[in-house]
Amino acid sequence: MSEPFYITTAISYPNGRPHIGHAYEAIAADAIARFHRQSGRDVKLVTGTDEHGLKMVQTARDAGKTTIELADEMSSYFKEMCNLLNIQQDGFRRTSEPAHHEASKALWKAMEANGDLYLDRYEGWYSVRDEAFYAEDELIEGEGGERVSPQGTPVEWTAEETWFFKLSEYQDKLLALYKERPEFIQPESRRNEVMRFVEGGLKDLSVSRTSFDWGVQVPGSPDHVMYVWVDALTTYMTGVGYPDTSGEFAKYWPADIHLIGKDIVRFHAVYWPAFLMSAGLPLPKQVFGHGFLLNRGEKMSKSAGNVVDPLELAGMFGVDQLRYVLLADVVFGKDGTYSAEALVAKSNADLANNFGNLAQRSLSMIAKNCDGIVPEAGDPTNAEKQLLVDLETCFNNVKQAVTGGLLRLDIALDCIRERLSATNQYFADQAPWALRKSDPVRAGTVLYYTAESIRQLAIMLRWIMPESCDKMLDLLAQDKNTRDFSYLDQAIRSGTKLPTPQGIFPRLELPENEGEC
RNA sequence: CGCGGGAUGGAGCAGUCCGGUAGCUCGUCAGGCUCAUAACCUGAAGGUCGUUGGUUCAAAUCCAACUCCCGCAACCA
Repeated sequence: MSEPFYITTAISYPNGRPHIGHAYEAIAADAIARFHRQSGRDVKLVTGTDEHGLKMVQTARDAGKTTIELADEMSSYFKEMCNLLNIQQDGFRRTSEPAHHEASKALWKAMEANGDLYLDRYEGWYSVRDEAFYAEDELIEGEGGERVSPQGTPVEWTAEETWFFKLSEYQDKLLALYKERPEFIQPESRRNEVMRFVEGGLKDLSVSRTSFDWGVQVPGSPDHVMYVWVDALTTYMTGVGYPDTSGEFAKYWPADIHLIGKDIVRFHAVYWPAFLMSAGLPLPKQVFGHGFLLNRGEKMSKSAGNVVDPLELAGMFGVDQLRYVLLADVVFGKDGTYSAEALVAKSNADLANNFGNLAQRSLSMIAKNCDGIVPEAGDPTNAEKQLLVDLETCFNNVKQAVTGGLLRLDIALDCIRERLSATNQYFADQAPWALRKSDPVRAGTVLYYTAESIRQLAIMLRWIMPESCDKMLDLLAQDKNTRDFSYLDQAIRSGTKLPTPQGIFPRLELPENEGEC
């Protein structure tokens, strides 16, 4: 049985349609998952929607819908996004499902059994709209001189009965965890932030609410629902069958990677491991907080009106193009910028000109001059030997970049792009169109090695651009089940009959009315 | 003294942890090729690596101070 690999995306809060940030995370997670599948591992990718909490209730009310109607609708958009972006998920979990409620209750009971939950009163300035308590010194003076929250929303002194989790008791254990397992939180900058936060002291965490009932009911306290993060995080285990700890859970848990945005690192790197320690469950191997995508350097927001619909971009420029550019053009882990212009420029340069054109120019020579049959590989010169050695080195670098703990997908893609360039260079240096007349055998050799390089590069890029690379491999008449990394060294066969070559990466153009925003 | 990120040729970015000839993509200019998706190949121009000071034989990289920009409040990965 092959080695399991379990990766999750964050569970999206669906009180709006998915935006480019959701798409970015899903694409990255999917690419990583596909990389491991191509490496022969038994991969599971879980994503989903986190549907509880007061905001969902309010949004639904404002829209004149029931909460579950809104959740159904919004959740479907996220699911649709996954389908359209070719996210090969093995579980789309919704926190409103009964199975998830069971999982959350099981985790709760385990924490309770460990003595980490207690009922107390919580008093403070509470903003209903923010769903949060504020300290005295956080409040500011409103227009009429009254106290308001830092966001300007009204607050009132509230005393609420609430369950607490003894987070304060986990400070030392968490710090020990970060120290012993530096890879637990990555990248480095996020790790430093979390460590500093925890070193500053941890207060017990309020983990239930009585002000609304849209959530998972607290076992034994019917008028309490769980704090959304308690149940949201549990989704990662719901996805592999918890509370049943045999079967899938035994196989896939603990998760290899929780891929999340940098804004929710605290919940994943502090609360989540504390909950799991309390429940006596194994901790995930890594929490990776990626950066944000900025729209032309500006943070995007619904209020600023610069939110981009990922599906619109994908529709305009192509799913694989979008996947490639987002992962190639942003240093993984850091914030990055994107724009339609950058997408078009990068896609044209790397995909249409470099990769697509390489295939087109070489395969069309095979079609025209060799009756579409892969020619004999004559004796390789140093140029061909170097080509193969460099491809091997390239794949090793790709593997290192993706699996080395830092998830530097951008570096991986840079290595591959360099090889594409080098292959174009090789092709131009050898000039098979000239050899065709002077030394046809040698011309065949050049075409053979070019085709072989394209084959390997298509395999190396398939986890990023599954559809396009499969088309490319179809053009090389490669069997569907010979497209994993283990086939990199199974060279293409001379004598293979190839179909008529077709362009795979068209040159993109910016729509004309795209100028102003 | 709230926390954090950033400042590198025209644009966008690597490189900074582990000091040692400043790198990539795009753009520009000049050539080449004609197999190819007006693509591909070669060469060139263009940078006091935010400022000042320090450590060092040597600093984009380490240390100190400073300036400017952006997040940390909201919908939100």
